[in-house]
Amino acid sequence: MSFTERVLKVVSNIPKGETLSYMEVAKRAGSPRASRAVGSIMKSNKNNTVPCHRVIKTDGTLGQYNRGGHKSKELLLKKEGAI
DNA sequence: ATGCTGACGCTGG
DNA sequence: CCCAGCGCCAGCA
Repeated sequence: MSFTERVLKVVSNIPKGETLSYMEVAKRAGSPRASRAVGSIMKSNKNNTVPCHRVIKTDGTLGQYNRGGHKSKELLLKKEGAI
């Protein structure tokens, strides 16, 4: 099980309406300092089964998304009640 | 193996 | 409020 796989699992385990920061995800994946790596994995995000929009920054801001469009992310989180 | 890049995190100007 | 610098980790050429 690679770090990437663990991260994917963790993100998939995020309940609807909840959000985890990149740092938290990295922590759960086993590398509390790998927040950047987590972001890289998200951008890769080959699996559409991973709700990467539930992963936000530690300060509560949404952070980035695909093509810099954090708009969809915000909308999704709003609908789910995370905002 | 080496170097660069990036959906991050924190501090400082 | 915005930008820059440093640290940190994984992926890719």
